[in-house]
Amino acid sequence: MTRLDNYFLPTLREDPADAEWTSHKLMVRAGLVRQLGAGLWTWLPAGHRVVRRVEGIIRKELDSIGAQEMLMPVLQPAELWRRTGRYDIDELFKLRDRKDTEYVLAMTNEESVTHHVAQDVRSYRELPMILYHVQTKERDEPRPRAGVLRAREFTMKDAYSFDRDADGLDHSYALHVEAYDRIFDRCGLEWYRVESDVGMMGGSAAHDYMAPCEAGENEIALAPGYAADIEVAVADPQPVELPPPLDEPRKVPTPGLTTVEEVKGALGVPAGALIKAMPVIVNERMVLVLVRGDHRLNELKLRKAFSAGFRPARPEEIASELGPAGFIGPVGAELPVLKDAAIQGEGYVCGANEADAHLIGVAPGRDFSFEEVDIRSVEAGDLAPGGGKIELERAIEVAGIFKLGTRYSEALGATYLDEDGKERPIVMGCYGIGPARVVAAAIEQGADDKGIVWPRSIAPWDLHLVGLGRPEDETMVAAERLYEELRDAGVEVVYDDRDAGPGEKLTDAELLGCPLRVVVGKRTLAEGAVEAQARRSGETERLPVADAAARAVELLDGID
RNA sequence: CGGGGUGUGGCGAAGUCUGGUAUCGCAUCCGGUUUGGGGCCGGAAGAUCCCGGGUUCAAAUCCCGGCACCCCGACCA
Repeated sequence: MTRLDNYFLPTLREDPADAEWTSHKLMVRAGLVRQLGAGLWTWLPAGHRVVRRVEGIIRKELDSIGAQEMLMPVLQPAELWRRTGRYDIDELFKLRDRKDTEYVLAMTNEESVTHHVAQDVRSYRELPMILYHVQTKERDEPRPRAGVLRAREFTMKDAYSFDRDADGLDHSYALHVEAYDRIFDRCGLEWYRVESDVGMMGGSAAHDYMAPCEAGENEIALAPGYAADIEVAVADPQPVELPPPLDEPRKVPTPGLTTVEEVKGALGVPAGALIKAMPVIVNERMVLVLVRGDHRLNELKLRKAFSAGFRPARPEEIASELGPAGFIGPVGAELPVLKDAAIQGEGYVCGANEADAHLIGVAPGRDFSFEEVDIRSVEAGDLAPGGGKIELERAIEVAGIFKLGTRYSEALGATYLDEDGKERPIVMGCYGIGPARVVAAAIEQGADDKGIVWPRSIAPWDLHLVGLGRPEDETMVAAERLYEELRDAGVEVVYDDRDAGPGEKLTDAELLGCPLRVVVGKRTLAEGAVEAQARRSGETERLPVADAAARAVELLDGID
């Protein structure tokens, strides 16, 4: 229950100068957050209410699958992280105490939770178990961005499952899928559960929950019955009309034409008839990587194909091994060649490994040998597994779930004794949600030109009561009475009792975005009514003063 | 880490190129007026012009060094 007269809700008339994205601008303007430093954000009272509501939904759903809430420290002994091999991660904050003992600030909590389980869980009788906490995370991000979307300090709900075997893990994982589906439905988000990279977690499966919106950092590939992060998405490429094949490659002059666009225009062929050849350095050796001219190299897939990191070759390295950059091709190259699987058939155009020339009529296999792998990113219009057409969308990653396996339990000695008295490693899963990202995503997805439009489930208040007039006016007296009645009816209400003009109060109510606004003004009060307006639909209705509270409750029941 | 940009009362900006009294709008405080869309009149307070050094009679402005923040990329458990 809140009166705005003395509430710390500093709203701004103008966008902050350093904000680019809707959610960032609106969260600052509506007085939900303030910045303390790069990637460091303070939640002001109204914003904190929203976060707590999101966390409340998360807690309820996790508790319903039998997860147990606990709380682990942010400050942790470095030793624990050395044992799992994660001490050297760049994003990990490292520090020392006055006795010069090394510590880290937790970026997640696999180490600490597994340590406790290793200490205190002995028997198969104690499994399975799901533990979680809602705790601050610290990450030395190279580039925080977009308000709270990528911060260096943020709150995360992280859960960990402990099972006897892979089947048990599958079950725990499925429980989390169900709980997460419900959580994001209840939070009012548009969302997708997509296949994602298992990453350095080294597990066997992973999904991300993605909330589509322009501000998102991820790209997802969607088709009927298919959803995947573009980093791991697979699809059949769109066919390309290749020029007629030749008996052998023929050299053609292409003076100064180094890009796909330029070459395709000069030769009158589709971009897909070109072969892009990218020399990269893997384990000190140069490898020539080929993708179709209309495709993009997928760096994650390539890294997996190599089972190693790689870097683009420098122009001087390319020149000494092959020829001038911009005219590189696989024909005659004495290098290992890795060809993307989308390059099929013959009649391709590629660089001739000499300045100002390309080859036409190139046939892979006949003109060069290669190894074939899927190393491209899918494109809009490709055919997904199942036959649907791929669409690409940007999205905010609001949550991720991973099957971890035994990596952490083995490193930290988390084992149990089975029925036969045999010691086995506990099989783990981990499950994270970023409540701040849920808040930002809800704003990105719901906002209009007047401000925030909250899903009812996470709005800071259900109802924004505005009293128009001077403190002693009859409108304010009536508003005050209605405020009491609404409180008695159990409505979460914020009451604007400030001595301010009508424009300011009404605009602030729209900016803050509570589901229902009720205005008590002279105009309608003269007719014994107050005005209720739904924030999202804009629908307005006059409610008789006598039972305005009850009617407002009914209206709220009709709003998601 | 590479590239680009910005630092001037609480917020948003002008002034910087071409050195010469710190400027505007909003917000704040006081008095009055006004109350269904950030209204009006009068008065007031509030600035080490990001920091340090240099040039100069004189620096927000020019030079050198640093820091912070934003954006793009790299990176991202």
